[in-house]
Amino acid sequence: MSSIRERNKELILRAASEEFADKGFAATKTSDIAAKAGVPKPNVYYYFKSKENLYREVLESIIEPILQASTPFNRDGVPAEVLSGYIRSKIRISQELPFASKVFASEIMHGAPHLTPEQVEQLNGQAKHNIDCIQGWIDNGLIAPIDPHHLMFSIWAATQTYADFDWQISTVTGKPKLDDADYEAAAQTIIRLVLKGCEPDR
Amino acid sequence: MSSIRERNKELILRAASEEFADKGFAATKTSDIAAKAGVPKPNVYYYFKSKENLYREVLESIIEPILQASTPFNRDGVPAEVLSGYIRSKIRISQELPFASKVFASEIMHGAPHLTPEQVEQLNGQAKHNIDCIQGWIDNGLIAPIDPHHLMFSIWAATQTYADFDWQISTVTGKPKLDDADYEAAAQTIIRLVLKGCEPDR
DNA sequence: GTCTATAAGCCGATAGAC
DNA sequence: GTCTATCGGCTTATAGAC
Repeated sequence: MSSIRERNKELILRAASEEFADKGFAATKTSDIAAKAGVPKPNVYYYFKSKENLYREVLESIIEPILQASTPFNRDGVPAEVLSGYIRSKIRISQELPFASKVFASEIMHGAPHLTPEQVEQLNGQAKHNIDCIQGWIDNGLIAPIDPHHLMFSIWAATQTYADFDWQISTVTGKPKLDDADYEAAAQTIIRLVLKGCEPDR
Repeated sequence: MSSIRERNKELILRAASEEFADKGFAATKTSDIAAKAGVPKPNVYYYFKSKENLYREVLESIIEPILQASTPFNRDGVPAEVLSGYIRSKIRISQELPFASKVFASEIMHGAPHLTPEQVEQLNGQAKHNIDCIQGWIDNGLIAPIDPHHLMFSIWAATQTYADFDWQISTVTGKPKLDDADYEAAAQTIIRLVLKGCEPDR
């Protein structure tokens, strides 16, 4: 019944994520969000109360997928499979949720001023779990004694860069937009670097 | 003689790079820059004419070091040495120029709206040169046939992440600030991933 | 060259008619 | 629930005294 409400909220959220991704929180005007969503500006406030609130909802929409991507991580998994699966999930997020990914990156870059302590704790806990898992593999001699923190940082950076720095990637490759094959090549390259780097030395 | 002028410009520039890195262009107030630099706000305008101008000068200060980092790249170099040297240079930039690095990253993330076409051309030309160089190594069988574009993107992302996402790195490692040994470990981890990844398959 | 005091304009937010 | 019309605050930028 309230399909108009749901539809309008959805339109505004989508427009907001694009605008926030494109310009950043401070530089984004609610009037532009309203224009892009095709609704009058006061409706944005009617549905979301404030610009900051709307921003937080965009942020929230990306946290669940990010946490979800870590599910393959557990000590009993096969390292090569866990790492490959994780890298593919992260690349998929960059491909399928490019705007929210960028908003999240920008938020992190500026010290996460809008994340709740609970969200920070959740993300941080997840990261620590993944790193512990990698350390476990090292202790069991399943992979080379590579620094697990720096390995995680490299994986995050290499996968997120396809959303965060899409302008640079378009400029260098000459392609306005990457296609499925490009994302597949990206995933394979990162997987190769990580798996070869984790192979125990002979 | 004009040492006061030079000194004030330097103080303002340093304060500006920290503020812009911390908050982004739009969210940064010139009054905060002035306060951090210890000068009255009109002096900021006296020396730099406008907020945007000041921002552009911060941006400009990082472009030279970034271009400089690519000098090791040439077809006749030994791949392992060129790549190691490049990764170390990029990590050093993140360590020594963290604020300007972050400002640059933010600028790229939002589509480089403040870079001049000449700057874009310079950076892009440099990138293409590096990628051609890697392709040459592949053609000569010196390294494995890894996708050179994606390899560059991974190297950029993995090295820049130490400046761009320092908050995340501090949060996960539990260290407010990384020390020399941490940056060394980061460089070694990335070098290992890249060199092992580039080794021809047996 | 330096700084106080102020102008000018933009944007988030809302009152109130429909 | 929707939208027009407007307010109020905040920030860039400068006029003008020193």
